[in-house]
Amino acid sequence: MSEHHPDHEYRPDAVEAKWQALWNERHTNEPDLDRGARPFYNLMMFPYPSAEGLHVGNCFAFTGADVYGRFQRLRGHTVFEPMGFDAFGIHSENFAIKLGIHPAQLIPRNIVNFRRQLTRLGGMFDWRHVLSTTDPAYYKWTQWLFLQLYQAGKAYKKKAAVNWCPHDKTVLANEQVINGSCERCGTPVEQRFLEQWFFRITDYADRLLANLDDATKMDWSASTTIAQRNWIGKSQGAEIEFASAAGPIRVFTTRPDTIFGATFMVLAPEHPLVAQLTSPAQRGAVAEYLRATQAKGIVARKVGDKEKTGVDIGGKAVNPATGTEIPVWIADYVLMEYGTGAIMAVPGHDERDYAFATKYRLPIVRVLAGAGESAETPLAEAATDLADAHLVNSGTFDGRPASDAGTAIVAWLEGEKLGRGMVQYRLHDWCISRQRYWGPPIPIIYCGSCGPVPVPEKDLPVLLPEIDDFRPDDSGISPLARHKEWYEVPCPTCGAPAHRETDVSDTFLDSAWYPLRYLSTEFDDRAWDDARVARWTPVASYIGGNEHAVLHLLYSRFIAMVLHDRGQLPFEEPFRKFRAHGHIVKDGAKMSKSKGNVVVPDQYIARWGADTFRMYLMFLGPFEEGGDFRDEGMSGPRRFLDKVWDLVAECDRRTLSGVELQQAIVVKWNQTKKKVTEGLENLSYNTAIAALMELLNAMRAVNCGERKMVKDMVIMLAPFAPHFAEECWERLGHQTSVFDTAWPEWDEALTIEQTAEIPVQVNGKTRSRVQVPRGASEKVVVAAARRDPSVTRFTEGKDLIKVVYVKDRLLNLVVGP
RNA sequence: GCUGGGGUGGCGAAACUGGCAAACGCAAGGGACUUAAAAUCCCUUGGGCGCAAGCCCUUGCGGGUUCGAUCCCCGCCCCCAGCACCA
Repeated sequence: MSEHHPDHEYRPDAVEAKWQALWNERHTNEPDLDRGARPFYNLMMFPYPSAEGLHVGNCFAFTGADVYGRFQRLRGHTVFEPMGFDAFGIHSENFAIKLGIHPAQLIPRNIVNFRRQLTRLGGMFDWRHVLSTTDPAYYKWTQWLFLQLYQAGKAYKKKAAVNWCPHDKTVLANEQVINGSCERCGTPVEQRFLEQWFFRITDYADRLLANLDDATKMDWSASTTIAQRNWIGKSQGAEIEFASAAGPIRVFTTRPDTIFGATFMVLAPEHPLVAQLTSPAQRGAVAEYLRATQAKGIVARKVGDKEKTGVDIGGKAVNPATGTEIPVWIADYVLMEYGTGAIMAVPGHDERDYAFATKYRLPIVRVLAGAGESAETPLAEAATDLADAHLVNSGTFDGRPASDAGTAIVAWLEGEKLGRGMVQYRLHDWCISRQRYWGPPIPIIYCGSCGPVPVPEKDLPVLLPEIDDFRPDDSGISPLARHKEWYEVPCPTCGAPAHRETDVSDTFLDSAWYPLRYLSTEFDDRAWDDARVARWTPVASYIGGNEHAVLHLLYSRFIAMVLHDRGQLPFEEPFRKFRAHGHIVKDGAKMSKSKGNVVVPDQYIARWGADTFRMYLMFLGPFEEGGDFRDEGMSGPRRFLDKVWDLVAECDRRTLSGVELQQAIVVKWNQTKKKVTEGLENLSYNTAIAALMELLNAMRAVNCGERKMVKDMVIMLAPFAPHFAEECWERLGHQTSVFDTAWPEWDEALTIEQTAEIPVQVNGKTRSRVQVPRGASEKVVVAAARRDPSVTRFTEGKDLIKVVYVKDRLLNLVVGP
């Protein structure tokens, strides 16, 4: 069909090099942030620049986001698509330790490599606004941000448990603890208590929750909002006082209706009243249990086997409902950080309490009875899911439905001053302290007389000193403490000898505000520029992995809220639209270094070209679900591009004559424009590409090379294959970038076929199809069906019971036997 | 255990949230072109029965609702991801 002249062949390497150079030269990807019309902030989660470089999973995510940005640009927006590097953190630090290279040397090297790969991939990145969180010009403002929270009263210090590896003698992040042991050496982890900085994110729990349902502020993937809702974990319940020799013990419960069944009480081992309530006889056993708990470590305690352990501390408490004395125990399944750190145990109706009561032979009382049960029906297990339950063994509340007994009991307890309704959240305050080296030092100075003093703004950044021995050691404090000349400073307030905070902040603080900095990288006198922020935020589209559904996305929202309340930001929700992308799997498993199935993009780009690689990634499965990466898949999209290349070469040489032919393809053409546009809007990239392939096939089938259609094809291909489209656009005789042209419009009336092919079913089974004019009446279609022998064969001599006709869709004749 | 997402040809997948199951692509087979191979082009390709027109079966399994179910309901099984004693 097409004659192949060597100089007319599609050569991706040449085309891509040419256009990358031209984009650079013409500043194609650098929007005017102060004047551009219809601003559209197209954001993707910035990568951690690992030594291995980009892998195809990153390419998939970035390409999908880039396709969306390019599409928005073609629809007339000024699109800002920045890229940066999330380069601080334990990840980088551990890798640097492993290689024996200082992270300050390693990271810039990795960034150079990442930037090369990202450019090669053909992203529409505005590199004028690149940032790295490790750059003092960036973390100066991360430290400033900490001070904003400090001034707002949202930062505080308290003692908290950390994971401690006694072998490596270092603090571990929760994710470095695998099944209760250190991920590196396998030694069981212990818990230690250190003073740490926290942010009061729990103050915002209700707003963080409420905005999730506010469609005017947030249009997010449902999976992400659900994950956030669960993470915040709001529980409605009651706080109830149980009297004891050491004063009232408060418990939190979501099931006040079961209070008459509370036969014992359990305190967290760390509960402040434990010592007072311990009877002399039990002191030894209690001390032993507390030792064992501490040795377990915080993660081990939560993750380890679920076998419940505990000790009777000998003290007594009074159940306020029954007035009876009940024993008080401690057990590590009760957590100090949730509720009040104490529970009323209702073994009859709670699985954990039941297991505990059975093991330690504590009394079990039934206080709820389901249908057909009475107060005496024996319990073989905890009855937690009774349908239509009513109260039994519950004094004056007997017989009340469990569904409303809770409120009644809380009201009664409130009247007696023994309790009140209460809301609890699973969400904890955000611990931002890291006893590590590779992060922004927390800008606080401790003075013997002034206490903690924030570093004055003029002294920011507190530079992270370049030290060789950056490894954590057995002191349990950051390596920074070992550097006298850095550590010892005069107090900014009184000038007396003082010392710096030695913890660095969590990487999630770096990433909680980076979208603001992208807009403002050229200003070194402010964290962000208000005019720019007003113009470009909230972010129009944010695309990233759902592994950040809770931490990063929740912290970013929290930071925005605090700043909004201080009048420093015009919005409280930073991301107008968020979509979670899927993940690339290889041979049925998620790509990971440990499985050894990580694929790097370079070889594929070298062999097929970036455009084919991009097309393949977008075609292999739905963007929001991901898919399986297979080398063989690459040839399909490449063949498609080759054919489009030829079509462009032969444009105008193949013109259609014949009205019918023209009409047949015109409908397809309009349908394709509609499908591709909607596909891009919904991130259904795989079906959008399929639609383009269909149009190409249809055009080739009738030997059509209409210029208008070829033009549209090239424009619609541009988001996926940008260099290729630019080259084709130029070959079609245009002097400007294809991205400065307008997205094709379609005529809705022309997306509809003139005739409809109606499947004719008999009793639900398709027996034939009839051609009728579009919009034909039931009468016409039935008549046509009646003339069709392959239909009449099944209807002959039978009673027609019912006719189901869906216009232009289907006819179903229901006949008797 | 809980939450979310899945299970459709040899493979990746599609299907207007009830209306022709398998679009598009890969792989495979056959043919054309070629000295040959590659590339390209044309045809076939869910399974079964049949010379054939055609018929029967088929969306993880078992039930249900419906004229009609990949889609809705009930009960299971399996895979992936996240959370994990939250009272």
